[in-house]
Amino acid sequence: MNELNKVFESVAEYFGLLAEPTRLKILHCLCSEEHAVNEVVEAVGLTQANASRHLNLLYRAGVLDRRRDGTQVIYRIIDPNFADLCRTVCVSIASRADVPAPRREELLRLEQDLGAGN
Amino acid sequence: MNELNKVFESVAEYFGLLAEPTRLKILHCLCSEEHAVNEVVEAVGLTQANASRHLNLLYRAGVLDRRRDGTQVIYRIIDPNFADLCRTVCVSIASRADVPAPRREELLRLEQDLGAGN
DNA sequence: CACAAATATTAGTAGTTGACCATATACGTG
DNA sequence: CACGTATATGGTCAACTACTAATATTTGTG
Repeated sequence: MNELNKVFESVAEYFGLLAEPTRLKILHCLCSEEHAVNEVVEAVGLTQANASRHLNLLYRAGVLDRRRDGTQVIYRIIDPNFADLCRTVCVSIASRADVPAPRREELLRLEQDLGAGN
Repeated sequence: MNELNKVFESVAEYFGLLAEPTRLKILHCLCSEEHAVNEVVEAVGLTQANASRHLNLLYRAGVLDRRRDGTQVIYRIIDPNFADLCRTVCVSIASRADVPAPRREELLRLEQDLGAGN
C-alpha cells in the first residue's frame, strides 16, 4: 500500500524530468550524438551553471551517461525510452485539431529529430 | 525559432500532467472504467476540492472527457496515449538494477492495470 | 421555492524548483 | 606549482503549484 505510493512517486518523478522545456532542449541537442557541456550551452543557449545542473540531474536519474575527456565532460543519452516518450507526445499533440499549422510542423520535425538517435 | 520554443513548452506541459502522483492515481482509478468525482475521491483518498481540481485540469488538457448524470459528473479517459506512456515508464523503472523487488512488483502490477483499458 | 447532494471555484499558505551570480573544484599546460 | 579552461556547487530569489478550508454553483426532490 505504502509501496504503491512510492511507485506513483517514482513514475511522477520520471515524468518530471521531461516536464521542463530546458531539459527537452538538452535532450534534443543530445539525441543525435554526444556533446560536451560547453557545446550544449552554446547549442541550447543556456548559462554554464544552468546546463551543468540539468545535465547532472539527468545523469543522476540514469537518463544520461558521462565521461571526462580532458577538461571537458561529455554527456550522452543511455535511456532508450526517453526520446521515444517525447516522440509519442509530439505526435499526440500534433494530431489535435486546435493546434495551428506551423506548430504542428515543428512538432513533427522535432519528432523526426528525436528519432535520429536509433 | 520562437515556434520551436512553444513546441518544447507544450510537450513539457503535457509531461507535467503526468508528473504528479495524485494525477497518476486518478488515472489509475479511471483506466479501467469511467467514474464520478465522488468515486474518485473515495478510491484515491482525496478531498473533494482537490479531486475536482485535478479532474478539471485533465479535462481542459484534453486527457479526460466528462458528462453530467444528475448531480454527478462522470469522467473518463479519452487520450489513448496517456496510459501507454505510464506503462512504458513503469516497465522502464522496473528494469533498473537498483529497484528493490517489492517496488518492481508494484510497478509491473501497475503496468498491467493501466493496460486494462484497451 | 426551500432544501439536500454533488461538483466547481476562490483565497490563502506552504513547499518545490528553475534561474542567476559568485565561487569552488578538476584538469591540462607551461 | 601557478595559470587558464571547463565543469560543478552554494546561496538566494522569484515563479509556480498542490493542498486546504470556505463558499458558490448546479441539479434533483419535496
